[in-house]
Amino acid sequence: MMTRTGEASAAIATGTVAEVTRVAVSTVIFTTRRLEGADRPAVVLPLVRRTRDPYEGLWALPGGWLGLSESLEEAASRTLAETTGLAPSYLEQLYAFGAVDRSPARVVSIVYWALVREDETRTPQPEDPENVAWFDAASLPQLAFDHNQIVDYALWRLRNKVGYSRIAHGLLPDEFTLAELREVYEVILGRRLDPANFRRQVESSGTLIPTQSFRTGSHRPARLYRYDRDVELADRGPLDARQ
Amino acid sequence: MMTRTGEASAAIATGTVAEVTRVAVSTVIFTTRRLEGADRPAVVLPLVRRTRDPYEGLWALPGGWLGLSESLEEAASRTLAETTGLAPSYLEQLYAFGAVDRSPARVVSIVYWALVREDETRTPQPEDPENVAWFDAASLPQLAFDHNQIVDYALWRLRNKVGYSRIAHGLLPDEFTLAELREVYEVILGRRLDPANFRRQVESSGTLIPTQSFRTGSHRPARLYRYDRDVELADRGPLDARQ
DNA sequence: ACAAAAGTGTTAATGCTACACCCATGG
DNA sequence: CCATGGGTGTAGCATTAACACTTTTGT
Repeated sequence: MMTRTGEASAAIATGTVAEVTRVAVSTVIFTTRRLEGADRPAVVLPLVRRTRDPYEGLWALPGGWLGLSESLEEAASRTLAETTGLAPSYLEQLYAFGAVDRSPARVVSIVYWALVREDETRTPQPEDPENVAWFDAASLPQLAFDHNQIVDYALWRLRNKVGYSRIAHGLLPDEFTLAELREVYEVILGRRLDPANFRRQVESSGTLIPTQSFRTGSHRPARLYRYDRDVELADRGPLDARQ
Repeated sequence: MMTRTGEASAAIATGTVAEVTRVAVSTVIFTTRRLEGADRPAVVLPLVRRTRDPYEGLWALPGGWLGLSESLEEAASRTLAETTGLAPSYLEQLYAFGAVDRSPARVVSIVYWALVREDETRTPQPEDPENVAWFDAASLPQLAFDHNQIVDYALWRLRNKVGYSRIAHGLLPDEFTLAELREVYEVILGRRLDPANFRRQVESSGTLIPTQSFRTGSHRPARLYRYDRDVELADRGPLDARQ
């Protein structure tokens, strides 16, 4: 499901296999971007227009069938690369959806969510640019299947995880000011944070490395920081630290 | 995989289908129990002895193939009932495992974890009592497939969730004393908790309803409490509150 | 009376929040 | 020199942890 291949597809069409459960992998891909006319950046995600039967014409999460020789995570990375041309800075399994009536054929969808860096989302072109577009996560149209719910859950997970991990780094370039880091937090959480307290919290976490460079702008220059690359952005699940 | 049906099974044997990815559902089922000779209860889980090819003879998580007309959660409940004869007091999706080399045939396993109440684990008999046994979660033998890792992750999730939800109730009968509730927390977390502070924390959460009954024992009687049934034990994922 | 668990009170330490304040730069 | 964001200091408040203390029962 949730792919350009179509849901009620191959297995039944051939006629050899009466009914099988197929496995699909989809990915909710987040980045931040300054939309035209807005002073603050927004959380945006790419969607793919469906060109086949169920929900034809509606927008859906990028995804595809699980290949026989690729792991779930590899399948997620692959469809992510096909739609954005990028490698994710963070990739984590979200949930497996398997309700019987999700789709005309029986499909179990393993959904991942990912972060890509804003500065990387410009250059590469997707394989099929016509049917790929980026949407503001806060104001999505009606999506195919149960994808609105899935995006809501991914956003909930992102907001949750930003509170107890360094995951916000996945949306920033190598070097950044504390104000830029704080802006990412603010956009994800949907509220303003006290600059003074934010600085202390993030400094005391010990994962920030100050550089000797400064971002010079309209006012007092701000020190640039980078993250300690030896520390993982967040706990990604059972296959991560625990293995 | 992880079932009495065997992993490298049906699809290939028939010869009609060259290669398909099959979907299995397994469940890590926790309860507490006072093992003989121990003063404090332990976290235990049921395992099923494999009677077929991959890992024959080893213990594995109860599970089975996903039926065409059942949801993932229904499949988990079904295999749970087949091995324990019980309905779970709590059931949540844990993770989807899909590495290519997990099993000889290509299998994606959706794993759930569940809590059942201690007082309910005595009466019913499993369908195949010979090949079902309960093990102390703290000292498991080598299990089939990657099931040791999976149990470790489920234990991590249980410990984590006990800190911010009322999930411990899933291991207790309707009425219980604060000492009994605290003992559940202590066994899961593996450390002693201050009775005075525990009482205040749990009382201030507002989910405990004091009854007029008292548990009379060797010393001062302790008031019995029950949980507010209108409040969910914990957030179970995207299909729960969010839908 | 005494042991032991039930239950209450108190205090120190910690962390978070709000906000006053100084610093450095471009215009 | 002033507006603005960078950066520091500090006091109030809530939460937590440690532990002394009182209450109530069975023996």
